[in-house]
Amino acid sequence: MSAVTIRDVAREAGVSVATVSRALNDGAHVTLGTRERVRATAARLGYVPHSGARSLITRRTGTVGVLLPDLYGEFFSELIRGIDQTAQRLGFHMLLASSHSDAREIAAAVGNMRGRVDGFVVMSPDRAAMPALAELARTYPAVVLGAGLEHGSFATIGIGNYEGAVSMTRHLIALGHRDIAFVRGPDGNLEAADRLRGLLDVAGEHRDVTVRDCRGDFRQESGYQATQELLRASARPDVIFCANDAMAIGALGALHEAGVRVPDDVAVCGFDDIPIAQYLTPPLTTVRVPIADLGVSAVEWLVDALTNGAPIDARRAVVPTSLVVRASCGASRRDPLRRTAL
Amino acid sequence: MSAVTIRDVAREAGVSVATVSRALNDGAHVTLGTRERVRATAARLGYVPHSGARSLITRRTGTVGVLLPDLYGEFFSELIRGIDQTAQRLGFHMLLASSHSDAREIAAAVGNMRGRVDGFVVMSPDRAAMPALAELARTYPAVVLGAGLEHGSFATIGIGNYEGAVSMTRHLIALGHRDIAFVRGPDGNLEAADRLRGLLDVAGEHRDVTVRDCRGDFRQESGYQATQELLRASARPDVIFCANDAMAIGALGALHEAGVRVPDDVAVCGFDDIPIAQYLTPPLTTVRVPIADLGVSAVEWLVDALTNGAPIDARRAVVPTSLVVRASCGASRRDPLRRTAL
DNA sequence: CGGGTAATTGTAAACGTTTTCAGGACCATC
DNA sequence: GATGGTCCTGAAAACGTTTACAATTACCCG
Repeated sequence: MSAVTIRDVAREAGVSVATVSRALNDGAHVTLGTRERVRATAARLGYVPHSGARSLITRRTGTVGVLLPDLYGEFFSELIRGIDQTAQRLGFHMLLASSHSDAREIAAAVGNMRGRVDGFVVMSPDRAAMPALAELARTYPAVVLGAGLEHGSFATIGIGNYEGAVSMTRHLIALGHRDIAFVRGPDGNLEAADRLRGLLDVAGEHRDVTVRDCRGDFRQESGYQATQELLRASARPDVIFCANDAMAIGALGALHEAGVRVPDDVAVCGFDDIPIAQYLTPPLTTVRVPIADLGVSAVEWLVDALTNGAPIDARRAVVPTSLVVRASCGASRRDPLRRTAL
Repeated sequence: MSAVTIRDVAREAGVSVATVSRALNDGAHVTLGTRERVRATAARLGYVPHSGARSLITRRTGTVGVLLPDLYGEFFSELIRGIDQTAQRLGFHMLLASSHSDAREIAAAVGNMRGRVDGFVVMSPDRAAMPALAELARTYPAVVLGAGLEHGSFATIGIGNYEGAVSMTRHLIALGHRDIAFVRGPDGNLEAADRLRGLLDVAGEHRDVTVRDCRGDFRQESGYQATQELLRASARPDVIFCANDAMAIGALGALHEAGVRVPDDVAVCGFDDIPIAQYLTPPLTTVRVPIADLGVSAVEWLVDALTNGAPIDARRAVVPTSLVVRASCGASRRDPLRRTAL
């Protein structure tokens, strides 16, 4: 492969390896002439430094490790897009691995990547993974995405799940919906738990509002099945509030299949505002989460800590969410602005 | 960080570094007793080999490089899922980078990854990138996904684009559609070109079938806009055939917004069969592409070449596509099976 | 009981960089 | 013209592994 080493360049350019290294890296303490000459020969020979050898001595890899729970759906492609884009912009590589839900898997993945990365971006919303994350953050700069903020000891960028669910619920109630079916996320998922909590808190303020709680796992299929079960029940809910958009898509599919009109017969809403949400039939009312931005900030923080030695442990942020009203809850028809709940 | 080196383990276990290395790697030429002792101390100290140092001498990195054109939508999350899963299963890491459309960017990305990966999986359906891919394959084991097969000199796994488009078109014509609007993919995209070719070849067999050609770039937004333009035209097409599902979603959105019924007024179909296609309203008739399998096979080939030295240059495969008939073209209503075209 | 063989272990070189340290050239200043 | 300083360059050590080779040990068989 890349058989051409720094030695070859040095010989060819008539200088020492030290000079080549300097000319190629910072360029300091090297005459402009020799620098150009070295760079020219390096380019001509197609020289590329061996990153292993370099990281051996510099103790840096120029790579960020990314650990994700799984890779289904548009949410994660958005997230990865933000991460990848920022990593490239800042001159870092991205080592990606997924399917790490529990603590054991996280630890194993971190072990595998040890020495190959300078730091980590981890999304692991499962409660059980928290100890492993704390352990990880003890030995590596790490940014954790979407973890409950209270589980401190590592840098986190959270999502305004609670607030988003609160405004969505207020919106639903203002529209006149009283019987709310909530399709949950996976057990132990902190994001989903916060969303449910927001819903319950607002619902609790209203005597006539009832909440049904349905199983779900964030995948389309589970939204589809939960909806089918709801349709088999004696009374139809007013609205099906899915803990994420993917399940809302499944719900819409099941309703369409059953000939139930949305939003006339049943309203549907989601959470995340993935890109396709606006193109659905009907366009999905949901809570906007700036997914790609999440990845962007995470990498920016990490690289900042890596290159400037900025302390990272205590950093904390919450990206705000916002209600996006489209047609799937009947909003356009009833004009919620005039009827805002107390 | 990982300050514990092989030397520490050696000292602690009372053996030489060579013995530690042997005990930890193959385990050959080491007494069972010492092997266990070494492994125990290594585990106790939390020793993890420095991958850079190792790859320096073994000339292997245990990592596959993945280059993708961009990361939008569900297609790529499916693809990455297949790649990631297989890489992990075979004990390889995955270095991912995207947004590499033209030849220059491909070359730059390959340069960046040089020395960090053992081989490449590349998806780069742009015609202009072919020379760069050929150059890449000269120096690295590489599997190219979805390239036109005729651009040989590297291993390729293609998609049965032409055949898929042919059966879709036959299906559409059998359903009675005559005025077909095709929403193209990006200029120079070989996949999209093959799909269009399949459509045109079949349409050419029928005197009364006309094809309109609309701009598109594989993104939802472009399907949405192309459809809006079509609706402004004097005559409505019978069917809007989108070169991928993402654009079909955009088309469905535009039609819903305009109050045009699908499939009653206009039929819509796509290509890829991304997971959400079946949940759309109406469920999307499309051509199934085993996206994740594509990634699985690519990594399997690559790792096979890497570990067994299996020659890879000439390997060639085409994953078959298949028509998936759902409701968006009115199939269920008119029963295509009775009216199959000549 | 001695010699040979096989198996286990240790020593040291090598991989390709970066970087410290020292040497040398050149210039300016006195 | 000597001296001091600055700037450029080179020699060599170091990073943490793997592995060829040498050395030691244990064992078996004659």
